[in-house]
Amino acid sequence: MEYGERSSTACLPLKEEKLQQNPKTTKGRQKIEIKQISEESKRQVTFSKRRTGLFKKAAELSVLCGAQIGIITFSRRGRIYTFGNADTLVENYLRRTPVMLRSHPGGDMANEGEEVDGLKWWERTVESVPEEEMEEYMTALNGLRDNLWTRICQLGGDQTVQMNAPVFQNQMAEIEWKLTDENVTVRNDQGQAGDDGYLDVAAGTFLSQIRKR
Amino acid sequence: MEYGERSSTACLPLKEEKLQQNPKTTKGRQKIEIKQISEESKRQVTFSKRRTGLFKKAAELSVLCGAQIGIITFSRRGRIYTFGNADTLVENYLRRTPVMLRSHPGGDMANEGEEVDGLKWWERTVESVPEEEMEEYMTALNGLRDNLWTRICQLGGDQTVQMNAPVFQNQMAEIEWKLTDENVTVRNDQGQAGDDGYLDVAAGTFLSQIRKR
DNA sequence: AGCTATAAATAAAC
DNA sequence: GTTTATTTATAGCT
Repeated sequence: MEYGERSSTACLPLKEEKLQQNPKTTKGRQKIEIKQISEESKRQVTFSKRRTGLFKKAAELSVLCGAQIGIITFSRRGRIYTFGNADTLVENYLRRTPVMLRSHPGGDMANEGEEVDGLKWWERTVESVPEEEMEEYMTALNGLRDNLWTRICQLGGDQTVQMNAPVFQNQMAEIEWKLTDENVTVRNDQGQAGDDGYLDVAAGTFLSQIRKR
Repeated sequence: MEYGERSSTACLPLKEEKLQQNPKTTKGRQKIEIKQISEESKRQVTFSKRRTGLFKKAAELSVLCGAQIGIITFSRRGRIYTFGNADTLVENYLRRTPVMLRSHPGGDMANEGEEVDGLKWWERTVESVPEEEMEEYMTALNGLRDNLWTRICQLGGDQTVQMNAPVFQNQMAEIEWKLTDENVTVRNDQGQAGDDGYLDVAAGTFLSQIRKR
């Protein structure tokens, strides 16, 4: 407990009437069942508190064990809070997420892509890519995604707000934590449809949402 | 405390000699400073325990607040443990990670890419891509990354091992948790170089590691 | 991988 | 946002 060390109140009988009236001012932490909190305001409070706690635990784990950690949370409102090193997320994304957006139906493609062997470049199977060219292929992917990112920002006017710095910022820097000032971020997503369907924010549909703005 | 409700030991004088000999069998949880744990074995134990705790907290937060959460941890050994919904990671990756691998130096490119206006396709600025073509562009990115993923698996023989199921698997499913059986995974990375430089596993170099195998 | 005593997180109330 | 009482996480041992 870094802040406000539990002060001994034994010798400070201030607010005596309160203590007399109600010896226990609160019932203290109550045990709760782990199931969806139905009440909106209560749920928001819990989300805020526990997200803070989760990020703090992550920061501690990172510092204690020299591990890189990335966390993303989507609130039901579609707001995104992230913690940690983007590289971690990227690495995992590339290695562990084979399908990102839904595959194109195959029909209504525009006439953009130049074709090689009757296939557009993105349709070429990896077997056709020699191992020696993989790194270039990666670079290409990077460049394309980079351009996309810039374009997305242009179209969507992405609003990113820095949250309070991570709890152990100094120590995290010591273990070569990257993006120090961006370790904890929140993005306000105002393009949300009327319903609270946070699932619509998932990868498959975010582009169309941006384009609606 | 789900397991082993703190049993009242007052009326069960078993192990009496132990209690007489040492009323307190352990010193209980000790306060530790949040800094890198130098001792290897101790650090591993802490990583395991706290990672478990972190994932449990994440599962609780997810269930309580209906939030989607993704966590990735890289141990110093380069082992990756993930928790949660891959979509969450992907979405964030696309929106919030402008630079993935380092930009190519611009010199030693192979003669692969077809050029348009003197630029290879991945060098074209997004301004040249009409908004109407963005979705196709996205599809292209997807296809390329998908091919890369397949190729990476071919080259690296990716070994993925399921860890124990998430703590609140049932409830998480109720809030449309995806990839139910993959919510918690660990990937063994055996291609690690001699030193314990976990940072080498970061995005910028993972491809070369794979190619070494 | 278990156990215990203590530190830390947090549900309610303010 | 703060405080309090209680639950929960976990450091040190085995």
